[in-house]
Amino acid sequence: MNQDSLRTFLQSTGSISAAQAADIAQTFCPRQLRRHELWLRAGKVSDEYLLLTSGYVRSFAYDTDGHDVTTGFFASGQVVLEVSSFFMRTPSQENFQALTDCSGWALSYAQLNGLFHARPEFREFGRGVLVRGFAALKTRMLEMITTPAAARYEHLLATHPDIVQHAPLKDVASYLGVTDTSLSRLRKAAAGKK
Amino acid sequence: MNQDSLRTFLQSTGSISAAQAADIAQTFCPRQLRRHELWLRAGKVSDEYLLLTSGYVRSFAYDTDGHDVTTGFFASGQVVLEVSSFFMRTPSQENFQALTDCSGWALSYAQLNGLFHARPEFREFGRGVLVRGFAALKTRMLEMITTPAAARYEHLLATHPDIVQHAPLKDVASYLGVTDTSLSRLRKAAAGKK
DNA sequence: GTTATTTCCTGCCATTTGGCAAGCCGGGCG
DNA sequence: CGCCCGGCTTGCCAAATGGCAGGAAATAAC
Repeated sequence: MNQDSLRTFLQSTGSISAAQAADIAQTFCPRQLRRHELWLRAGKVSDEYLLLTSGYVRSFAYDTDGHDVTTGFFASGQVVLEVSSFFMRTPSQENFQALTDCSGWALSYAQLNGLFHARPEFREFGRGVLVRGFAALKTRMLEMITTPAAARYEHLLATHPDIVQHAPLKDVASYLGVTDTSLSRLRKAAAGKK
Repeated sequence: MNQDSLRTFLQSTGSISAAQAADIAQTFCPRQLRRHELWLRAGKVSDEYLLLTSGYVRSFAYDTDGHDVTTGFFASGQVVLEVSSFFMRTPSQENFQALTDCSGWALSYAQLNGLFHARPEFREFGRGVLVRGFAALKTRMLEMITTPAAARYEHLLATHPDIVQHAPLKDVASYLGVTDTSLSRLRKAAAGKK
């Protein structure tokens, strides 16, 4: 398994040089997931920091009525991580599942802290991942409140068409905060006006 | 102005000793806000990391129709911060405004980085702030999707009664993702069933 | 003290969304 | 080939929510 994509990933933010990236990459372990495989089960403490290089993952939880609710999608080039469980060492409230066959590079909590301690550049990288994730979540939150469901769907389709393509409709629906029934109607309306 | 509350704050997570807290506290500057005063205006880059020791602050943005939407509330004991703008040095999309007279302790971006560099324990503290903020946002996000508006209001009332008390109804309403009209009805229904 | 202004409640009606159930369609399998 | 099953769509109706407007009450301004 070749580390090119991992190294590219590490250098993507600009805070890590090629030489450093090659070095840091040694600590990561290759990781494969098969379609439908559970990567993290709710109730467990997450101990894997995963850089996804191919495939799609979704995170989900159950609402008070027991309905499966998608909380996030992850595509290649992203870090798959339940921040709260991983960093606070608390049981995860969410499940993570592979939507397609996946591959990536993994790090344990101990390994990550080791790198953080030994390599200030990697610490910068880690902070960037956290901050960007935070920013993305805030943007999505704001969207949830300010824009109607139809616009949220249009936006998702425009920015992440691959996700809509690889995830079942019901998952996209619950991610958008509507039922699959409503999303189906929204799609119909969108197609009609086009 | 006395630094007791600041020191207590720094020690609250357990990663900073009393002596270190006293030392670190020297870098902070006292900061006052008057009711209705704007702390950060949308479009500006945030350069202030603010530990709030008294008072209430709210953050808000405008939706596509120009409506004022509350994105968050901050009470004493919390860090008032627009993560994305502060750490990524980008213009803020949100405004921050004091709901009441406030006081706290502030740090510039440069000062914060100085402390991060010089003091590993403070770095831990900072990561904790970020991670807890992230976790809180995720919880809120999940709530937005999984629980009805009435339950969200009940929950806010149960966990942060002080916020409901100090913020005008319309701000609470937009924070919950409903209109002030709807919130007014929800309150009536809640009162009736009690 | 009086006048403006803001905040909040309420009624009426339009729109959106959900729940349910039936139907359609395409893939896997005997 | 024919069957079954899961994913998606659609129609019908009920419930939740929004928009608007009027009015009461509290607050601020003069």
